[in-house]
Amino acid sequence: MANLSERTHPPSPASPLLDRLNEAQREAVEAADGPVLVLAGAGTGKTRVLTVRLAHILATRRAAPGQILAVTFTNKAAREMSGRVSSLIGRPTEGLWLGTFHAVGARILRRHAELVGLRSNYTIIDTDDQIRLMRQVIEANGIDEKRWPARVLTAIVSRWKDKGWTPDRVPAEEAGDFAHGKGVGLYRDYQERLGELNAADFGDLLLLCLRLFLARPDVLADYHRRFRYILVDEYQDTNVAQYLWLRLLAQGSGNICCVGDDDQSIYGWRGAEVGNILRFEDDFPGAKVVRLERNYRSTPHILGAASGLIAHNRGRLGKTLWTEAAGDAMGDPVRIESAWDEAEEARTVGEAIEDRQRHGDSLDGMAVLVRAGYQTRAFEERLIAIGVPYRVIGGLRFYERQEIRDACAYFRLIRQGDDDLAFQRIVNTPRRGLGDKSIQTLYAIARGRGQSLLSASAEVVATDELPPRRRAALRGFVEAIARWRAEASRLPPSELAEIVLDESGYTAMWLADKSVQAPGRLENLKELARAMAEFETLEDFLDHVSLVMDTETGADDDMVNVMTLHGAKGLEFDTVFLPGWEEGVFPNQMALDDHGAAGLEEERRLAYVGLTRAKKRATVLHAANRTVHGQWLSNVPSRFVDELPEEHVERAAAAGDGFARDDAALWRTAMNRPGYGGRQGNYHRAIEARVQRFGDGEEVFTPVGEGRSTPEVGSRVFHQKFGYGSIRGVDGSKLDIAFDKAGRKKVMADFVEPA
DNA sequence: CGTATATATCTTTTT
DNA sequence: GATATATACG
Repeated sequence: MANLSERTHPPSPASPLLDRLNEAQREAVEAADGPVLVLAGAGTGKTRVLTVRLAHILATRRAAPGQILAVTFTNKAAREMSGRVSSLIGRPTEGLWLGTFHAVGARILRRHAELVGLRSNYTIIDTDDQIRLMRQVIEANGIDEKRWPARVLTAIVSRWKDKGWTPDRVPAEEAGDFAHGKGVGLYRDYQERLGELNAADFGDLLLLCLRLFLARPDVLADYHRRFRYILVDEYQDTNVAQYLWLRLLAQGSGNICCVGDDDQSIYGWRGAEVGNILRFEDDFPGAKVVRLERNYRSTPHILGAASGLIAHNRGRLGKTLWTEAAGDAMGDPVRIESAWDEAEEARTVGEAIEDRQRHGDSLDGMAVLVRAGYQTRAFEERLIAIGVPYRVIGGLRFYERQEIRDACAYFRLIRQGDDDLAFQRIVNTPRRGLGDKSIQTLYAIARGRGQSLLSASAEVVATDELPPRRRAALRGFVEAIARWRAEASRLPPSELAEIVLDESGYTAMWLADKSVQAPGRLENLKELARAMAEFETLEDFLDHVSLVMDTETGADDDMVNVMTLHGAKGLEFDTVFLPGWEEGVFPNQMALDDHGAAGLEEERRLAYVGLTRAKKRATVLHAANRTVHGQWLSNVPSRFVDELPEEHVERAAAAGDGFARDDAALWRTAMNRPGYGGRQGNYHRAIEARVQRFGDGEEVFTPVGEGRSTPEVGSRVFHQKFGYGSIRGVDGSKLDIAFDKAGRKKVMADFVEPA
């Protein structure tokens, strides 16, 4: 492997790797040793610097692949880096420690699980299982889960973990008012349960690493010797736990290079601290700071629009992006289009896409970037209607599909019998006659004996604690798991999967299901088995599924890309469509409510990220009306639209969005006045205000299900299922109705409409 | 126990 | 409008 003594030799001066770099980029690449911070504006060749730097370290024999740690934020970025490095060095990047923070953390943890109270076959649980487990903990504490929802506490605990706080480290004043201050205790119980299940959640993958490094300096020293060079992508998005993790690891060689852009920090809601980037020089004394300001991606018009927008933010490090082109090469101004509703918005985009196609543009080079997942729907419908192929990136991840989670629960339980969450998921899927009652009994027995559900089951089948029929069903299940576990040791994962899915009756369950989704689910299960063929062990596969695998739909085909703005970070397209630039949608109302001015700035950075994805053309759109949760809302154009400098934009002829521009401005003032502030509830009030404003009069705006006329005893109503009837009593939002055909029922007022 | 119907909640963004 | 959970009934 690499001869370390070569580090003392000067690197070969004329490496062809450096040829295509500008001066600043080269500086960032060549400063291999010591701490380096690269402040890289959008489109300035950030990824190039990172990949060339990595290749350069290898080419100059400073380190062997196994001595380099490269962490990214997303799997997409990791794949991208891996691909580009291997094409630079002309061979696969074997041995490199390259992956997301979480994937690398999981890998480290597998090797030392015993030192932090886990076994090396521990299970990584996802958000859904986190919430399930938290719900059980909350209920076990006699707290009403409806008043204090598990999903809320799970989110709070995740933020605590982002900050590196274990239960004993949560500051008293941060303990919060969840269940009257019981949050921290619940957090502690939750961790205890995780330990019993031999499981870790996403946050633990970092937190337990920290605990490991602090408790075992010898282990840390080992990694210090191992990692001679550390590279970090998207440094502005690291949270405190990740920052501490990096700092501990970097103490060894001191060779750490972080690349980031404070203007693209868009994960504050997930605990990211822009402060990390601002503090870099304090944390790593003598750090070299390199700024990349020359943009190679976008036309002057696009760059001008984006720069003008982001200039509205305070508290930036401040960069001035520039590009060489000018004059005729200004490109097209950013186009702004108004639409009546989301359908028209989608139609406008669809037509523009077809227009570009006629100009010979590839679909791959076009993207629709939305603020939130639900917005993709209108575009999907439209693109299907006009027959334009598209892919939705990052919508529902592969692992989040029901059938995949079920299948994986089987594998999890086979590998690791303490995984009660997996047990509960599949013990009665497909139906085996083990319903809620049986599971409750079983759960009580298991908890009483301090056992996992599976091992308790193995014993219970020999007793009369369950009625005979249930006992037999449970025995069948327990024996099957034991059988599969025996097979797991001698069969490759994909063959095991076939056996398990077949013998369990899981495949048969979907074959018998005649819903429209069933064939798709079976197809996904096949896809799962195919994917498994690439793995040697069940363990590797399950890690891959929960940490890496996402829906990679036909990367080779020429398709329009539809994705969220968050998902688009790090990508670029010739033509970018940015729909939904409306107050409340973008900037998102919840972001404003929960985080005020800081939330607004993060939204603006998101808008900046969106615009700077475009190389040649960008179109911003806003609709006057939109359905959210099946309810019509009227929206005013986003303030971001007005913040785009006039000289870089071009407004499409007014399509009649129903808004005078000063009307829009008036609206924003009204919605942002102090009395309107506050925390929760503002969102709904804002929505109500918007509904009311246009709710009367014009029929288009009449909100569905929003009874203009209050229900009165005696009035006639219509119900989707029960048909016509008359109201006999009103109790708040509940109505007592005598239906003509269905008889007397209590129904929520939302479910009926005036007849 | 399973099924069908009724209601609640969801939609911010991801590992 | 879609999906998870709650409830009633068979």
